[in-house]
Amino acid sequence: MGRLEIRPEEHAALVDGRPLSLTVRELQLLVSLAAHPQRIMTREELFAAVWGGEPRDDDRSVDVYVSRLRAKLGEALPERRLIHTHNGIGYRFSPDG
Amino acid sequence: MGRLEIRPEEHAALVDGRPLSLTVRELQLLVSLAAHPQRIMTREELFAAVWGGEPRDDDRSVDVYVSRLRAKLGEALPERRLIHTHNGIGYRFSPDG
DNA sequence: CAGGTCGTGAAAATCCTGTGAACAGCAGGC
DNA sequence: GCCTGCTGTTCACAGGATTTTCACGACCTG
Repeated sequence: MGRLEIRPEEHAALVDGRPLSLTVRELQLLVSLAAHPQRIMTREELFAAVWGGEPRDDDRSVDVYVSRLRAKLGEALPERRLIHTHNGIGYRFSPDG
Repeated sequence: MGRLEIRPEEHAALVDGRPLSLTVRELQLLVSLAAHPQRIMTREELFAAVWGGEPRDDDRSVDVYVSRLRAKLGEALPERRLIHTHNGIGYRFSPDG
């Protein structure tokens, strides 16, 4: 999928062949998002996939990690916006900006 | 691969032709790491390769030996950092610093 | 504009690593 | 046998990195 490669088995995500230095949670989140391109994923789905179980009502973990992921992706791929917010619902991963 | 040569059959590792004095375990670990350059290897993989079987949950053998290996490599090759830590996962061997 | 939702820096809590040191086992030399 | 030096194993602590939580301001929607 273009310049971003994700290899969950190797615990790695590459941009143009160079590895992003993601933490475990960041990578899990990226994997979960990228597993369903163009599909809007709710916070509950993402939380279940990365953290397991259900989030507290006021849990913001997903948001915080989306923010961190965007920061690191934005550094490596400034021209694209891969993760889109869907207000009131969740997030969507779009391989092509 | 540059100035470091590893000869598993001869139980030896050389830097600029001069042998490092590694113990058996240290050499095994170096061989295991260097067998997969740039690939992140989990503690489980490394433990299985060097010690065999699975590590106890709180086993730190791999860490201790990585530390010793780094010390000896660092003495012989001060300018490079060959073994990189990947927090929460394991270690990665990178021939070029 | 009001009310809910999001983005994000930063503090707090937790988890993970680096490494010195203590200890046991082993081989060789005397 | 006894001592010595070396290796491997384990523990403990300090420091570092990550994760979690909080707070405040911006943003969006009706």
